[in-house]
Amino acid sequence: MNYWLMKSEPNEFSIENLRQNTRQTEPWDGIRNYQARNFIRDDMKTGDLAFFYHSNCDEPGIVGVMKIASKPRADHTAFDKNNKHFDSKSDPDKPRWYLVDVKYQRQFKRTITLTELRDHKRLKDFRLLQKGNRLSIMPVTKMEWEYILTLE
DNA sequence: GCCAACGTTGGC
DNA sequence: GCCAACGTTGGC
Repeated sequence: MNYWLMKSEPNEFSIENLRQNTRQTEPWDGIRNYQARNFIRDDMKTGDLAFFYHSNCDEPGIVGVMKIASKPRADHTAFDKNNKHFDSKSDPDKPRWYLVDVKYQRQFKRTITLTELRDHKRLKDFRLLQKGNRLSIMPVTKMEWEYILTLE
């Protein structure tokens, strides 16, 4: 079982949106970065857990936990001309982009902010905190996962 | 809104 | 294969 961190801009899709969704499940579409794609396609397994991270907002940070709720499959939004994530180079017979379903688990009582995470020596190797990091999906080690949970 | 730090594209 | 130009991410 693997642990992940997945970023989303809350004004696009927030943890509240996921929680209020009728099935509390949503396809995590629109990933258009090869490194992130490879994590989804090659390493994500049903039952893996992921931190929900709010980016590009007033208070960037980790806001809760979700579960990977499907196997990786083709990101259909790449095939839809009217979708903002349309990519003419993704062929339904040989998809370039992938997604998984995510299911809401719980929302933290508070946001564990990016600023705060930077203060912890134990997290100095955490990928999220590395300079220039822009990955929207990244692995989290078991140690990091368990340590971050104690911060809530 | 600014801009550093990337990733991608395309000419050569 | 190199690399300049361009686009995007995302914190501040």
